[in-house]
Amino acid sequence: MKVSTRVEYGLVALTDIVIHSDGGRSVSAPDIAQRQKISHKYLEHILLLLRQAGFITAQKGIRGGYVLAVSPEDITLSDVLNALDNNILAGLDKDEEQGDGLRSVINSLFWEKINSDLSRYTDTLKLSDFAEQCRKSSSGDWDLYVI
Amino acid sequence: MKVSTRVEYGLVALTDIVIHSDGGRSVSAPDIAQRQKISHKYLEHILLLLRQAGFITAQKGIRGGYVLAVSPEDITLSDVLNALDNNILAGLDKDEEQGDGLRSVINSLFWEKINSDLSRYTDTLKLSDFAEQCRKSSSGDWDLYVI
DNA sequence: GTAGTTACCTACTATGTCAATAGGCATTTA
DNA sequence: TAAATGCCTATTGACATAGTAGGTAACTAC
Repeated sequence: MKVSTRVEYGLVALTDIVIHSDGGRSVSAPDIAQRQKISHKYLEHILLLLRQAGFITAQKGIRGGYVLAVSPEDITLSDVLNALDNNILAGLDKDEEQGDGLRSVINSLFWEKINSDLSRYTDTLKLSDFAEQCRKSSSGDWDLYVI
Repeated sequence: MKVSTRVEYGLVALTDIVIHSDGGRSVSAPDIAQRQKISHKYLEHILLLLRQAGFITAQKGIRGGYVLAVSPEDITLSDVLNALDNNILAGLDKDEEQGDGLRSVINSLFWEKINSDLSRYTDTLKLSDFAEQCRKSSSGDWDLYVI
């Protein structure tokens, strides 16, 4: 019941790419790592997963880096969680032969509302929301980077 | 982002105690373990935590077992989660010196609604709700045990 | 064409938690 | 007194997380 740094870093990396890829420029992993104070090598793993999930495309070479493959409005928090988190929403899987049924009843009641609430939230929140929020929170600071 | 069996078993055990302690009789760990198909030894650990949290009191000896220490209406799901889960609602702890602030902004946005929604739910749901739901779901079956 | 930069991939490790298992001690009651 | 039960500590295997390390492939500026 906690969010891994993998998810956090992935979200941060995607948002960083959105914010700093003005004009279609690709954003390099070293740059992201330095800006966000994330281990470069670890970040590479996460970017690999994000690329395999189809969120970003990569370009090798001296001016290479990452660019969004789809619009920020089309990437939901659910998408990112599914791509980076192994056991997200791991509700009850097999409710066969569980004593007198107490366990399955409790699991149902427990997950019933949490699942629907959480899903509605993560399905609604988009990468564009994160980017917008970040722009608002620190107005103008990123103009230094976006030349 | 999943619920451990510790929490699940703990919730099941508490509910089992509520349902089977009719007339103030104590419910033994072996009985719970057998009914709910939980490892007896593992269940002991969980019952220990529940006792230390003040939810139940124990009685040793040949007719010993566990009894609720407080009313089922006074034990919320949040209470149980806090007692049995190590990292429940492990939001952002230290947001000092996080690059250009992107991480803290994203963390805030991420947890903002999840925390409030989840807390409202887990604070509201009570042990009595679980017990009632279990009684409803299997009407009369437990009369076999509650003599 | 070459050098430097970057992404790509695989392997490895350290740490921590989970989910049990095991065994012995303490206590209470039939 | 014996059986049943709770109490407590230690140990273990499996697994995920959070990295670290090193080499290979591709691209581009010069």
